[in-house]
Amino acid sequence: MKITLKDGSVKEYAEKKSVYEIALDISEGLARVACCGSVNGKVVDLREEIDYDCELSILTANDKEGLATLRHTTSHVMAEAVQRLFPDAKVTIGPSIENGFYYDFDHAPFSREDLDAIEAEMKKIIKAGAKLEKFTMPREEAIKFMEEKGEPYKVELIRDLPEDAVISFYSQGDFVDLCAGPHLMSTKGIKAFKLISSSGAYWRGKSENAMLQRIYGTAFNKKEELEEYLAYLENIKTRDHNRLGREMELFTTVDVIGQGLPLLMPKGAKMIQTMQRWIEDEEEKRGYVRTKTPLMAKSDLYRISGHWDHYKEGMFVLGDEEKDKEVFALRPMTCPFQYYVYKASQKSYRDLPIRYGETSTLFRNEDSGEMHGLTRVRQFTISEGHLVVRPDQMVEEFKGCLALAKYCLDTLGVGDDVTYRLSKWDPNNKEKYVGSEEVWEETQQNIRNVLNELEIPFYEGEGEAAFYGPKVDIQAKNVYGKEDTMITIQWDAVLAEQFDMYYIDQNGDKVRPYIIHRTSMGCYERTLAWLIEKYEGKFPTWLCPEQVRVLPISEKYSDYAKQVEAQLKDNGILATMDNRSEKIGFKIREARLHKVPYMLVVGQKEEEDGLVSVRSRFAGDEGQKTLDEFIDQISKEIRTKEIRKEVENLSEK
RNA sequence: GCCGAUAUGGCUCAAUUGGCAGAGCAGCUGACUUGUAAUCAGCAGGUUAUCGGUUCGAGUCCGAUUAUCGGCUCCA
Repeated sequence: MKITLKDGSVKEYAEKKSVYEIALDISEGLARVACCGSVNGKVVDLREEIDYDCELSILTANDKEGLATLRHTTSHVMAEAVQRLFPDAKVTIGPSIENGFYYDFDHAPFSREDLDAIEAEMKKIIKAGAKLEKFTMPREEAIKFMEEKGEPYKVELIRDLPEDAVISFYSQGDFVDLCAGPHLMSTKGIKAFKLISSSGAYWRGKSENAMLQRIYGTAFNKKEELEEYLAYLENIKTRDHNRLGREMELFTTVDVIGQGLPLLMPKGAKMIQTMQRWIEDEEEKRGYVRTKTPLMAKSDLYRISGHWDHYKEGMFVLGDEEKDKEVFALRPMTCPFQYYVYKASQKSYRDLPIRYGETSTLFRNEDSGEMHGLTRVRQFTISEGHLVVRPDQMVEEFKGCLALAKYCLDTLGVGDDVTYRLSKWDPNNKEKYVGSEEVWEETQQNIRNVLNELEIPFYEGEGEAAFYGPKVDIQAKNVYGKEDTMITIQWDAVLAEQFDMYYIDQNGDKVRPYIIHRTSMGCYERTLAWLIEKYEGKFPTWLCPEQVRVLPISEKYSDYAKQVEAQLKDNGILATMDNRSEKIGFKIREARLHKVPYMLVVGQKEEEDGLVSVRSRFAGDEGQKTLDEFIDQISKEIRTKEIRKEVENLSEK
């Protein structure tokens, strides 16, 4: 057989060989660092035997798949260490994940001290360097084997495999684990690892199942890479919006107010106002009309929309259904309110499309453990909108919504940081959704076509749809790699029917319109959180709650400084003045720590000549200018929402 | 909702075994009148998250509640 290697060279063998043997044959050094192989593009275990012509790559920890293998083996070593130290711990599953691996155990919670002890035990196992060996047995035998070992979770996993499956195991010394592989040849291959944390996790991810204990860890090819990653984990904490946003006095929380109810402080509120004014104006330019509808409604409304049946748990219900004649609920969305604005008068086909926009405050009764900073809250405000359109306008309008979303993201400077998801229904879970299979499949295909036509790369997420229709969700990751929806554009083919909405066509017939639910920039609180992390608090000037700080050299010049401040404010620039009797160096330091983009130092020279001395975070701004020159420059920057490149490191010297 | 950790002045953190609640920064007052990252002095600030218990005595031990954090689940 002929084995074609990555570099194009060909090796011929008379009898079958394992991937590892071939690696040895090519180079002993390569075999030492091999983690797994890739045969005709498919990842295989090193022990896999090859007896046919194929293309082969030997993968090391420098390859994505090789690193995953290394981490998976590390998770096995961890499982062995845990069972050595805690013999009553039951093993379950332990895969590699994006930045490491985890393993779930049925055991009492582990403390940090436990993790340290487990780490020490793992080092012993790695030092002993047991070989990992693979063996297989038929399903029934495997079940008996795991029953005898007292591992009920493994038995359950095997029972889920087909009757005729051959079950594979890996052993390292005395430790045996059910596993499909691949794995390293020896535990000695693990050079650098660290256990990160432990927490609870449900068996098989279902909240009705038992709570297991998950230990997260990570492993790298080299010690330096591990240290770099651990340093990175420390570093990103400093841009975590939940910490930085509080430190910068953008928001705070108060225990007697309640979970998921952050208070936006003056600076945070100013930033949100800036975004809101911008979005509202932009939407009007794009043909939106504004509504302002109630924050609550009788349950009758939600019965029609379907929320009472599909989303009642998520709403704040005011009143007692048993006792009260009428029960109200705070709105979790604005859709039906705007539908009644539409229905208030009869519409012609000529009136469509109608684009309604509302800056709407919504209330969602999230479970108590879900709240997080500004990204997951119980009350929030979104740039919500609903488009009522004729079927023939649907594709164009959907594209318009995508264009608006893209404009918003690009203006905020985050257009390259998002991924697009086509959120589909789950055909195996039909009771969660309204509407027929045909309608779902058709609308999903329509959205797919639009995305393809616009050449927007996207992935598909099953079971991520709204109960009334599929959608495009624009996703962003926070500093910890957790994903959130920033913008959503939904294709609703159901609710027009529920609310009996129609327009009159050319022939005088009543026709159902289509509806698009969409956000343009999304949720203001969540977007603010995202911007804090993206810019590490050093926002583009147009978004800054304080754009210019005037710094008089001494109180002698405070009159002139006041004039400068007043003139800036007259021109719509967010300016303040630091009139304390401190040295200029001290004032500059404070302004820098507050991440103010521009500082205007004024003293005798400036007052005599009517100038300001500019200092900023950006390049090429230093030096004296007339105040008018400075106002022109910053006004332009704010008007065009320019994102200037930072030049100075703001971290404390 | 579930598992775990945490809660001391506005912020960051001390307080030995259960034995007088303390520091730095921020704030305020005064002096200094300053030229590009920290002037000096003084003052004030606390029912140790809340409620209850054990004890001669609780920031410290126990219980409940609330909030925050790390996960799980959920997320129209």
